[in-house]
Amino acid sequence: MRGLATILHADLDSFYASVEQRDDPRLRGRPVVVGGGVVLAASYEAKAHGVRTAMNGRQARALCPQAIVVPPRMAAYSEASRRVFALFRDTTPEVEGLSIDEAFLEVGGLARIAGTPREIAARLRERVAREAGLPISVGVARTKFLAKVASGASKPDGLLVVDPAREREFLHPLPVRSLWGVGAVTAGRLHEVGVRTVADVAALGEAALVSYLGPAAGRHLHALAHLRDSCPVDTHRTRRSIGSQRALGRHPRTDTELDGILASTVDRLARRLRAPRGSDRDEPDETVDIDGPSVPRDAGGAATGGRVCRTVVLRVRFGDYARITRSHTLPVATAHTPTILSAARRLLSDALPEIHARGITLLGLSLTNLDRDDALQLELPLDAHTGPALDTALDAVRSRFGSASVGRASRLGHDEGLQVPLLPEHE
DNA sequence: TCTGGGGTCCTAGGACCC
DNA sequence: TCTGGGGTCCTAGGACCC
Repeated sequence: MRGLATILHADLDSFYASVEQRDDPRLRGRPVVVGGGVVLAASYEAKAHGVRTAMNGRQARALCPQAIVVPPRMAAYSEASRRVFALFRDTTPEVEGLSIDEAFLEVGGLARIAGTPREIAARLRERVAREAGLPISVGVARTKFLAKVASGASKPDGLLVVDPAREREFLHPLPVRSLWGVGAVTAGRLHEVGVRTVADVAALGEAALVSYLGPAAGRHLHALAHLRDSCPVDTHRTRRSIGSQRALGRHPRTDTELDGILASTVDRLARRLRAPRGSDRDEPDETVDIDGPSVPRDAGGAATGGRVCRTVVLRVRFGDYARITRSHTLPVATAHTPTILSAARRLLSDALPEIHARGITLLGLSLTNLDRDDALQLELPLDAHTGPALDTALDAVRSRFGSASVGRASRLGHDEGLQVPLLPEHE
């Protein structure tokens, strides 16, 4: 006895393309490609012609000239994702989001109220179709990895339950690429030693795998091939980094242009950093609401628990498409735009000689070493930074948080207003 | 295959400390 | 003066995923 199949992997099919077909009836039943330069998503009608995600747009049009190409609408996809995730959480509180369009759900313990995992999965698929208007595939298995492989095998618009007694016959014939963590490079390395299927990996022995692939990857693959994957569904995963990048094409850029791109990137990222968690993917919203009669409407009175970062990473791709990263770790974590910008500027100016010599085709920035901000942030419109509006809002904060002292206000981004840290009570 | 954008995790070397 | 081992942090790069 090795346990029951109680983990669902739910994965929306061709997510962006399905949202487009849902919202525009003329696209239904027809090949749809989202994204112009590069394929971000392709409907199943387009996939039938060989179009794949991440494929270059020109190649996609050659394969499927009748495809309808639509620009991405990220806001619509985020909204669709929120609706689907609400259905996930209505199914079970134990939801682990993996990306905008997929999640694991633990449904063990729901048997008496909700039925078998197969029944729960079937009902979830119906609800997502009816209430969100989107096709979704669900795999059910004893482990997360097998559930994910199962949902992939069931696509499109499918449901597949892996019987715990038949896991080996399900998994072992599959190619090594189906193992989590095996991409082009690792598959190539395995092919060199004659390993092509999961069964071949299982026959290999952990020591051999470790010698080919290193300790972490070797042990990981050995465990997966032997059906061991004990990671439980993790409801509390938090984001480790946020980033933004821009492809720049091939023509030369002036230093001033690069600095402008860097500054707008920092501004966007710092805003996301300060935004309440929950406005961003599936993390719980921890906004502390201090709205009340004592806070005037135009003071925008809500204190939000944002995040801070400590490490700033600059990403550059040169004219020959080789990539580098340069990073700097700050002495204290911050979400302060000017602090992050000056660190980013130092990194960029150190990289400029090489950029001048080799050209640049991409500029990006990541903020990592994230932590939650200890101090609550009170955000006010800029015109309320002095005078009665601010005093009223600060009074509301003091009465709400007792003796917590209110720190000095500082400006946020261009038009966002003020950030007022609430310092922990002195002991 | 002439090239998007957003992420995660692992490895390895050097600095520094005990 | 030379030497050992262990641990943490920072930086850079790479593989992989959707």
